[in-house]
Amino acid sequence: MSEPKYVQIIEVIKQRIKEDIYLPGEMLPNQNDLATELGVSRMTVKKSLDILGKDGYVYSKRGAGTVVRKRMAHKLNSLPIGGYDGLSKELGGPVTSQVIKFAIHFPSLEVQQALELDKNDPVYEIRRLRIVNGQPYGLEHTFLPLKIIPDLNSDIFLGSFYQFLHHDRKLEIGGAQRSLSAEKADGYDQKYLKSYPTDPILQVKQIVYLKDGRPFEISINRHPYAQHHTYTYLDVKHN
Amino acid sequence: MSEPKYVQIIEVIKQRIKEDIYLPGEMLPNQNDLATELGVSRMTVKKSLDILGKDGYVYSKRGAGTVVRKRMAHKLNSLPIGGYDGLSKELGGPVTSQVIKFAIHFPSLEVQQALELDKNDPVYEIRRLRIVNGQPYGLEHTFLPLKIIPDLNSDIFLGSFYQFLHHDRKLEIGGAQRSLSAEKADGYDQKYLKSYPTDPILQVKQIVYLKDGRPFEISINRHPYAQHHTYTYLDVKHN
DNA sequence: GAGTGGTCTAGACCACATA
DNA sequence: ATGTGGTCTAGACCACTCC
Repeated sequence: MSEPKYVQIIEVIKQRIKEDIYLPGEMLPNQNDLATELGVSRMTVKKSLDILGKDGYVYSKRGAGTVVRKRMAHKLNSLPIGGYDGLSKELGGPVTSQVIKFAIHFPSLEVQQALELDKNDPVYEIRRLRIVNGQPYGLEHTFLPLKIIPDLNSDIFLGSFYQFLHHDRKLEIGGAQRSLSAEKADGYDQKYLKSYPTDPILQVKQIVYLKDGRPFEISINRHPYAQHHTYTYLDVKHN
Repeated sequence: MSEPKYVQIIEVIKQRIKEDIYLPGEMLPNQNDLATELGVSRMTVKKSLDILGKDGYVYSKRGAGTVVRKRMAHKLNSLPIGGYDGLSKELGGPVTSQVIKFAIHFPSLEVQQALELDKNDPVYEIRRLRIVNGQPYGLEHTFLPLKIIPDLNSDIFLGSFYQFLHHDRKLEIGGAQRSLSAEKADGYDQKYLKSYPTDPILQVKQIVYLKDGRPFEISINRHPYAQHHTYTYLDVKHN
């Protein structure tokens, strides 16, 4: 089957916003009219508008209507795709990778707990440097359980790992828990990110979950101060 | 009227998880049974479970059931309440504040754009130091438009500003856009956060929106390296 | 008062997981 | 084959905004 109706409607409305059919700060048609026009029930339209709201495209006011957001949710990497594939588009150039380490071993205690593994469940360990426009963009340190994705080889990590996941392994990402902090540059950072010892490093530690709830990756990603990276996300109240 | 049913159900289920009636890793009753037991329709139960999913309490698998998450979403300040009121509970001690600056003036260009203001719309500017357990916790730099919240005085900022908003002014927060980065310690940081010049600072810049979509605050919050603060949030795919 | 979005229902059908 | 959650409907009633 094709995609559910509410997803199709999300795409239609996004498109109309992009084409300035619905203008920022202006009202959308009301839910009943949209439902009639799109040939679905009002509840389905509402579901679409709710998701568009959570993604920062519109907001709805009871008694008034639904409005296109003025200051759009650009520069967002709130996508639960793990890496920074969302950001890469805005950086102009493509992301290339240099695999520094590709190993297999038993997990440390932290990795065991994060990935809900037994101490005898082996994991892959990958370190790779991400490069954009010839500049070091981030240093990734990733652990993956063989239980979930066996038969990896280092070549996979030269391209987009998340694309490989989706198309080759049919694994779908459900979300992630991210912890951000400011750190001092260590030896790795100085070597690969070309950071000075006094440069602050933005660290993003994430545990990524599949749609079925299994934790499937823990990674620690460090970003250099040089290009003054910011990590932006939307936090919209659920209702 | 009281709260909507789906909110009440969320509270019931949260309570049952807390009381180990529903155990981590175990299945909840199916949606039909829950609906019957709670005296609502299945759609309403589903709405509650969806929100619990987005908040990290449970996850649902089509064809299988709904499971309580094993590694709970603790240590989360993903709440769109603006400040770090969510975190304060876990730090043991209460949060106190020292108001460093309370002023009123016309907005800079950045503030104008963030808050969708005209250059003649005045704003409050507040700088305050947040202290937890006698240690500097964060340095806040906040701008608020008089258009939305007039008649402020500096005493309000000694307590919980967001509580004041909700109870005294009936303003409801709808969400926020946050940008995190790692910065070098400047003069303010060294003076108030007792940071060394080489300490990295975790900076959180946020634009907070009301439920009706109006931007209502921009603030830049800086956190010292000393207690190694991490900023954690959940990023769950919308569906 | 008229129009809007928010909640809720009772039921239907479908996609998927598990056995 | 059975049971589960996901989608969708047509309609109802309510809360709210704005004129």
